[in-house]
Amino acid sequence: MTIDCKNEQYEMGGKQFPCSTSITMEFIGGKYKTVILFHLRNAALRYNELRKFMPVVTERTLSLQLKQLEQDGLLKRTVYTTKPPLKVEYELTDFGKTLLPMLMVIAEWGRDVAAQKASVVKV
Amino acid sequence: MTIDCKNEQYEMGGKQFPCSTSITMEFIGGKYKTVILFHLRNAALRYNELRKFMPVVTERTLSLQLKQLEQDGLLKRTVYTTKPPLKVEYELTDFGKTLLPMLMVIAEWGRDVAAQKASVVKV
DNA sequence: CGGTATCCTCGAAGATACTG
DNA sequence: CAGTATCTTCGAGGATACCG
Repeated sequence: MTIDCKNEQYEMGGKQFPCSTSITMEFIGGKYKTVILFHLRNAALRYNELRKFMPVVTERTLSLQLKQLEQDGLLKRTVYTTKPPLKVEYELTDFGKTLLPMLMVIAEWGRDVAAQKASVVKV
Repeated sequence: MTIDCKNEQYEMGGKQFPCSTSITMEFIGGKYKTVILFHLRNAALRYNELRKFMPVVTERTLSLQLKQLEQDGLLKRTVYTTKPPLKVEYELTDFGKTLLPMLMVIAEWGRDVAAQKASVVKV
């Protein structure tokens, strides 16, 4: 049961992490979180604009993932009108922007793999 | 239902991906996959050596994640003895090694965040 | 427009025990 | 030593409908 631990263990918010990489994954590990963050890389976007970028994701799921990203301090939600039609924009916070170099590397690796193993369906 | 798609959509293995980042996450998105890959960054390791690095993970889960990583071509499993005690080593394949630069960035971001938000439990 | 509410499915991960 | 077998739990994500 008790096993020697040869390296760091972290604790954050009551959870245990066996490696600093798992800390990172706690933030970006949601199925579509990297997609959202990546599309916000150089512009604020509205809810429906994000939807158009990821049509396979349901409204509910997108909504939940946005909420988590907001709670984690990675993005900021701003409401621009108080009466319908609402305009809500999402954008990266300064903390969220620290993810950008990593997101670029993640996107590039995926592109390379896609070039060999996947097919581009729409452009 | 049909929404215009403003960017690439990928298909791989019968699944749809809305972004190249989600292709990457398909490979490394498992809860402990990055941890395994990171610890294999410069050395082959045996099953129990990997366990010691990640004591919070159950045997079953470790076993499953290793199997998936092997199926995805990211790591290679080698059995060195045919009779007990068995010696089995896991190491990165050439394809798996293409992940290393990204893993380093992921680990570094996690370390930076941990320095601010987490506490190191054991060393 | 930008979401919630409700209900449901399904797979990831855990607990525990056992094996070649 | 390096797993597998079973059973269970838990939560992410999906489907659909509705709301301010």
